[in-house]
Amino acid sequence: MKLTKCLETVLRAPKDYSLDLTLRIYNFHWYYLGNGRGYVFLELDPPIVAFVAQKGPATLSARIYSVTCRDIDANNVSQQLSFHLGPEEDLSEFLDLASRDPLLKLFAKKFRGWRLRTTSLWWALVIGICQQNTGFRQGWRMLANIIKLLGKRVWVEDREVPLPPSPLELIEKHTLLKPAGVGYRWRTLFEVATRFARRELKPSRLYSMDTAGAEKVLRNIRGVGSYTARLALALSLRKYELPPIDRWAKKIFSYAYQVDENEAERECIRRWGRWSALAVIALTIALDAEPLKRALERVKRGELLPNERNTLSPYNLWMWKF
DNA sequence: TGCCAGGCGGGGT
DNA sequence: ACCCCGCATGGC
Repeated sequence: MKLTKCLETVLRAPKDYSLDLTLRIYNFHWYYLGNGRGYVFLELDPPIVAFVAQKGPATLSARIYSVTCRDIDANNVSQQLSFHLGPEEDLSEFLDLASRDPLLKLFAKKFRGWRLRTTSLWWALVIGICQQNTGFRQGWRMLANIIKLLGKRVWVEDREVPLPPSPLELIEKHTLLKPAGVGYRWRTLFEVATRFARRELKPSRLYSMDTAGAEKVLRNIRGVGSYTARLALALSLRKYELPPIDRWAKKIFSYAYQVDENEAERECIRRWGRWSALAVIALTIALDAEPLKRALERVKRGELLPNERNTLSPYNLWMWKF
């Protein structure tokens, strides 16, 4: 499917904002092109895709592509793109806390320009489900497989960009979930897709709720627990008040903050407040999402910045050919 | 080969 | 409010 250019727009950003870091972290090579350039999808069905590039220290340029330009609302699309890229999010309080934190003090310095790149609630839930009871490598392989096996490819200028399946597409092609290696998670993915297809899950409605209320709504879905719900709320709506604590984060917080494991979540919230989930995500970046034992050893050695070597990690996932 | 992992739900106590 | 188990898959 070939997309046509509908719109060019410019986004303002703080002068230390880094589109390069924002696009690079936790991304596949077909979306991050290097040198502060890349693609962001705004809609899946029908597809709307943005090509973005850093123009100057405070300026991002964007081109919006779609099948037909008739339904494109310039204001709407610009706002949506800006929300995804986060230039309007003021992280000074988070960075201030991070600079005095035993785990994230180095991260705070090096990743000052980074913003969490959000995605749709739908895709954020898929990402969360694919992290359940598995390691970083296997989880992201599942996501790559889902995109390649169940999604579709669109042409943007001279490049073919693979897109994740929409909920309807996932339902249509659900027999390919097993070949994608998601195991028993296929049932949860199917269930989530069904809720979206029936329009029972409205991102705008969740956005207007507080984090605990939104978490409760998502947990009504069988297979979506506290971790997945909170991660999805952070990755799609920038709701950070409640941290997605898994065994990994629990152990690392409990070690670094010197608290009992069942106090780890409370301590995280006590220290990070409304930035709790962002802190957890930043921690996975800082420690390269290494398996628990090795992550703990890195904390002990004070190796609190991502590895520049080509290991599979949030920082250089984009270099990986799955 | 046979564990076991960035979760979850269902079953027990 | 706990504890414990099974679950698909792939890595070691």
